[in-house]
Amino acid sequence: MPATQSLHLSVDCVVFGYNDSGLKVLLINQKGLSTSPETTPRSQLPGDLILMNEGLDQAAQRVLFELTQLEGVYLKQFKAFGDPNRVKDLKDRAWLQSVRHLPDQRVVTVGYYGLVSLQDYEPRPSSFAGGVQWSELSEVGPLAFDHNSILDEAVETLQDQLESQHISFELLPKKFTLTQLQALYEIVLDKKLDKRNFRKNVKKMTHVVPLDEKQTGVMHKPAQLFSYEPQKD
Amino acid sequence: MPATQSLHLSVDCVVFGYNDSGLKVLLINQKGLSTSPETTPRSQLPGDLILMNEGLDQAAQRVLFELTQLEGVYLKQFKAFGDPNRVKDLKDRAWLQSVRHLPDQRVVTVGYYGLVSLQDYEPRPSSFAGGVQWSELSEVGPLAFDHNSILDEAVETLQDQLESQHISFELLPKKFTLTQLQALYEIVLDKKLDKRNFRKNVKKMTHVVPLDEKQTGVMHKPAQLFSYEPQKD
DNA sequence: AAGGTAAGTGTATATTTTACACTTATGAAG
DNA sequence: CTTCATAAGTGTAAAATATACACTTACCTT
Repeated sequence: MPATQSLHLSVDCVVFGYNDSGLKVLLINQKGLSTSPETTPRSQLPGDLILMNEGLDQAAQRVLFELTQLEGVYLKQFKAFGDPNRVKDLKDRAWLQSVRHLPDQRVVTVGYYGLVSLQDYEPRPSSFAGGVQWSELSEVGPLAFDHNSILDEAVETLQDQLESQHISFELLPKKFTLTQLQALYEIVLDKKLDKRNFRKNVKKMTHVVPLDEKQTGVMHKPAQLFSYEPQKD
Repeated sequence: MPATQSLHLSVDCVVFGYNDSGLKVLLINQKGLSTSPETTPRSQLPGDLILMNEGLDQAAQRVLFELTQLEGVYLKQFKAFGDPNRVKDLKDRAWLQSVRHLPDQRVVTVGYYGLVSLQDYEPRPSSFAGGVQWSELSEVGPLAFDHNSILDEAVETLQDQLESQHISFELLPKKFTLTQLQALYEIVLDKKLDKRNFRKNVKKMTHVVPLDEKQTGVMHKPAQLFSYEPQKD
C-alpha cells in the first residue's frame, strides 16, 4: 500500500465582470507579503481551501464571498487542476507560509467560472484579502501559482458555453436592451456580429422576453427593454 | 482559521467500450467483502486515491491500469465530484474499511471518461480487484458510492463531445470502415443517421484518411479501410 | 451461374446563415 | 418649433448547409 495520502483541496473562482467598456476579471492582491526582491507581490484569483463539511459548489460561493463580498454569483465548475508542483514556485512560498498551517502541502484546486454585471456588483476586499480589483482581461499580468492557465481555460470555457448555457444574462442588468446583449456577445466572443441577424436569433430564444418598458433619458430612439425568464421545460 | 483540512482525493474512470453489439462500460467488483445482508456487493467504477507525486491525468492512467490492466487508454477529465457525504453510505463502509487506512475520511473524486475498442483491449482483473466486466450501458444496476451519477454525467459528456473531440476513433480498431464509424455514432448518439449524408460529412474531416487497403474475407463488396490521422494545425 | 450481402454513390429540396441600407424616435441646440 | 445628432429598429435576396431518398457494384457462397 502506498504512503498515506495527504493533500489540500481548494477552489479558485474566475469571475468575469462586464460593462460597456469591456470584459474584466476579478483579482485579489496577496496580503501581508514581506517585500523582499524575490517575493514581488503577485495578484491571484480568489480561492481558498474548502471546508470539511461543504460541497464544492458551496465552497466556491463561500470563498468568493469571504474574499470579495460578492454574493449570489453564478458559478460553474469547469476543471480540476492537479499538477503536483502547482504551488511549489518560490515566488508563491512566502505567501503560503503566511496563510497556511501546512504551506508545503500539495494543493489540488477545482476551478469555477462566474459572471456578474459590473453595474450590479461592487466587490470589496474582506479582511482576508489585501485588495480586490477588476482587471481588463487583456491586461492581466503574471498571477500567482498556475492562475494564468486557470484563467485561460476559463475564458475558453466561457466562449464555448456562452450560447448554450444561458449565462450571458448574468453579465447584464436585469433589464437590458438588445444592443447591450449584442455588445456582450461581441466582447466575449471577440468578434463583430451583424445587428439584424443577431436580433433574428434572439427572437428564437424564448427565454428572452420583451418588457412593457423602454429606455428613457437617451438622446435617440429609446430601445425596447428585455429581461431573462428562465423557464422550466 | 478553520480546522485543518483533511480529505482524500481520488480519480474514477468511466471507460466506454464499443463493438458492433453495443456500448459498454467497464466495472469492477469489490473484492473481499464480508457477505452480511446489508453489504451486498456492488460493482463500481475503477478508481482509487491519487499518489502524492503524480498529476491527475497520470493518476487516472495508473489507476485504470492497476485495476484492469488497460493501458494507453484515452482518458479525459470531465468533472470533480465533492459531495461531503458521497462515501458515507452504510453499504459502502464495509468495503472502505477493508481497503483504506482512513475509511471515514471524506473523499473528493475527479471523474475521467475513456474510450476503447473492445477488439483491441482485453481487461483483466489485477490483484487489487475482485473482477472486471464490461456491462451493457442499459443494464448497469446500482453501483457503489455516487458512481451511477458519475456514469450518467460521463454519458452526457461523451455525447456532447463525440463530434468535437475526435474521440470516436478511440473506440474503433486502427483500421476501420465508414460503416463501422457510422454504427458507432448511432450507438453513442442513440439515433439513426443517413448513410450518404454521414459519408459526406466524413469527407470533410481531414483527419480521417483512406488507406490503400480494403476489407477482406467478407461475403459482399469489400469496404475501403480508413484510419485516423491526428494532425497538428 | 445465380443469389445474397453490405458498399458505394448523386441530386433535388428545405433549412439555416449571411450580407447588406434605410427609416424612426428621442434629446439637444439654435 | 425646426434642425441635427444618435442609436433603434426592420426585410430580403443569395449562399451555404442539411436533409431525404434508391439503385448499382463487388465479393462470397452454393
